[in-house]
Amino acid sequence: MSLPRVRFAPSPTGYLHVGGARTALFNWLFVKRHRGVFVLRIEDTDKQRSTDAHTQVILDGMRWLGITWDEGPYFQGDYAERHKADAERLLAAGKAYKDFLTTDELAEARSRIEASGGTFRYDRATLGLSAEEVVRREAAGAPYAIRFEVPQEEIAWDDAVHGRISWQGRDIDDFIILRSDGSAIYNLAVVSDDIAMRITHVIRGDDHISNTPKQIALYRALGAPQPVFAHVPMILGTDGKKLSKRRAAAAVGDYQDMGILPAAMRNFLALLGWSPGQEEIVSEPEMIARFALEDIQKKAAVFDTTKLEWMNGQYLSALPGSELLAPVTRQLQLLGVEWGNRDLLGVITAAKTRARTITHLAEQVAVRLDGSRVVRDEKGVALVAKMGERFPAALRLATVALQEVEWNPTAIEAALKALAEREGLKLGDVMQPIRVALTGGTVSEPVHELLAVIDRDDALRRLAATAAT
RNA sequence: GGCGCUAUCGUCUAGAGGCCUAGGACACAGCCCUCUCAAGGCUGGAACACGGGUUCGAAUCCCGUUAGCGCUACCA
Repeated sequence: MSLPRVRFAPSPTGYLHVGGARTALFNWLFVKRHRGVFVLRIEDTDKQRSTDAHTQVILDGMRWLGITWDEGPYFQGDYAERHKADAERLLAAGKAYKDFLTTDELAEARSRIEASGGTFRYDRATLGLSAEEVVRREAAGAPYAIRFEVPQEEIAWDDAVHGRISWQGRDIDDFIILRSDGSAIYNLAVVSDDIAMRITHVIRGDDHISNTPKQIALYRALGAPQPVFAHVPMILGTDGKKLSKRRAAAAVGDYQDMGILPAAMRNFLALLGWSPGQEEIVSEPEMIARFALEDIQKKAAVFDTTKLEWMNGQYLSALPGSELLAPVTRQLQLLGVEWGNRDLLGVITAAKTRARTITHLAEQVAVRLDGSRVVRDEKGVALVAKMGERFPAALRLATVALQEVEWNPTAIEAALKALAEREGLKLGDVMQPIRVALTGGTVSEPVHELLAVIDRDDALRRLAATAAT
């Protein structure tokens, strides 16, 4: 195989859909595996919906995921002349014809046939105008669309993920390739561009399977070699319906906002519809080394956010705190937290194994930096209620006991254990009040580490203040 | 309606005729560890849509049924 050229061709509709992102990822993995070329083409033919801002969102999403492209972005709208020329070439070759029926006439014929219980098919013989009528309208300068004459033959291909798929030409209506305003219809534009850009492998969503025979017919009529097609399954929401922005987080940006790491998102997406074997956490080089179109699942997959978060937690705790510095900082700024010259890195490192998302981690960090942000959760409130007077008492004792202690985890732990023994308290009755006072909840790193990560003065002041209320 | 695609635990999947009393992961339950939680370890429940073939033997091959999805636009 000569070097493959693939393309990812999103429409700029305002966001990068996770399904699109995964299609892009599969294209990317394939190209990296075979050292090919990734072409990015923005399909902005729908002028009403396309804007530069929309395009930007898609590019940002791809960059965030680390999906890089080698050529482009090209804009389909820039190739209108070529599309038109291709349509006219087909017309001249007798492989397409002029259709003078107006959209109204077409709609009327359609509703008439469907009203009588029939199935509307475009049929040149019955819908086409008489020869005289065509001549008359053409002479009058009436507008016309160009319709492709679908050959009455078998159209089949060996799909890289599905195997052989076969259609009969007679099941496909002659479809319009050029509108009466001279602009190309999707199927022509795509084929024209893919030929011009010498695309060898078309890897796209399987909602395009039914477009494929039309496109193959166009490749044949245009005398161009046919690329390899690989149709990857869709991504569904938990409700089993196509993942949509209305019902769930369907945009890559949504997950970025939730505090998902790009590497985790990439890993999760790759494993939706593809599997390298038994492992769940797969590094990028490993993915590239093992990726094959033939291993892609045929069945649609449900996007399970819970598993994504688990995976993100794995990446989070495996990542050195230093690499979390930038994203956490960004979240803290969003939360309006100040940390002055405090050891942010230390706090992040202490809190990261218990967090599943950056957002969650940042909240944990915020509480350790700023006592005023402590809000008691349900379990915290319950514990305070249950302990009654013993709660502030424990805090008072701890405040005193920690006064002269060297501020490191080992010394703090020793001091608290000694305190518990001296007072005849269970260790938990000393530790839990401190945890609740400092974080508001009953979940955190070991208490001595928690204390050490907070400044001595700050920690003692917060304990005393909580004891006093 | 027509045409096409799909069908393994709740979810993501392994499985390319015997290695399957169907394996792993998430989630769930229990236990261990522990001041708590997370992580980790161990244990448990949980699936080959249904019906026919083919074969000595089928989750794997063929046919049908059912269900879901896609397309059927001068949308992309």
